[in-house]
Amino acid sequence: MDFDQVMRSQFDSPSSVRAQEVTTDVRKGPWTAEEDALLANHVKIHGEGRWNLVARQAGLKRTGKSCRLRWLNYLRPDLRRGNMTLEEQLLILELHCRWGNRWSKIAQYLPGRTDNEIKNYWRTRVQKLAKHLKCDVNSKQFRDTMRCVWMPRFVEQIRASAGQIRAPTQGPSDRPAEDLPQTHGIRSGCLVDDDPRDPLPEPSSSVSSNSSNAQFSSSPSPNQASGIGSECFELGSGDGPGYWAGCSEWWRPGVDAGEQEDSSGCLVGEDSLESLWNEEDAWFLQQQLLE
DNA sequence: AATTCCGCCAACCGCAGGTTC
DNA sequence: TGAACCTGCGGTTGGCGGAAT
Repeated sequence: MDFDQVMRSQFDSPSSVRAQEVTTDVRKGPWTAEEDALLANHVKIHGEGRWNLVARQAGLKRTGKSCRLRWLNYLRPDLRRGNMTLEEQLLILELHCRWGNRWSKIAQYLPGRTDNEIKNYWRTRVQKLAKHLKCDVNSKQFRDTMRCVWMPRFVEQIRASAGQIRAPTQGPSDRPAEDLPQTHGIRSGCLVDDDPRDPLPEPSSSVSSNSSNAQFSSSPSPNQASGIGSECFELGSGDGPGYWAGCSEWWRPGVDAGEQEDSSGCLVGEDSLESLWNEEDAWFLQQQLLE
């Protein structure tokens, strides 16, 4: 029985609605333009969902899973293409601190970006840096470096690129939450969780709860009281040690990361995580390890 | 110019949880 | 109620292209 016969027999029978995926003659590997057109056209007419049915009805010799993945990661019209912006990179760092490897959750806060894309970004860029620093990407030291060194630099670069450079004379702990960059999912320093069934969890357990660098202070918002899940994280304000506590001494607000070439030879000034790396990070990590 | 190395990314795989019959 | 099926998620891998030798 060839593929089409299998399809027809499954489609025509009453039990076909839940027919198993056909394992014979299933195409794998890169998608062709014809396949893309078939899938896109079918979804355009019939909408998303029921991917096994989509695969059959569209005449694709692909599994439903493969169709879904292709649509979500490549064909969806609202996808964003190109390099991650500074805001997006900052947001990924922030959200990963909170949720760990929950890529789909993180992707919800980056419209147009897929979980796969974010996952790849993390693995290729962030884990590379962790390797460079000779530490585990999930270690407290690495997370603290992210929070206290790279993320402030991101904020600074975002400000600089927005033409809002103002020579800081104080540590970031003095900065109001309102001064944060406006990124997707962040409103006035608040990370809004629109899903009431899945409130923002506590930061990953790999970051010790008694860390002096405890990063996010969460407080219920009015929305939460009304049943709409929402939490705020505040940088350098609110109760407790605050986000930047213990970090300011490592912070070099006068260093303009947008202009220089660092001592490690990395060109600085590109919109990337790598551009924020310098020897200070290694020093910071060393201090963390000595604690 | 040829070969090797390496980074990036698209796509696959296995699993878990949800849904339907 | 349990089996079959579907969907979504996170981890992994293979291929491609550019850089390095």
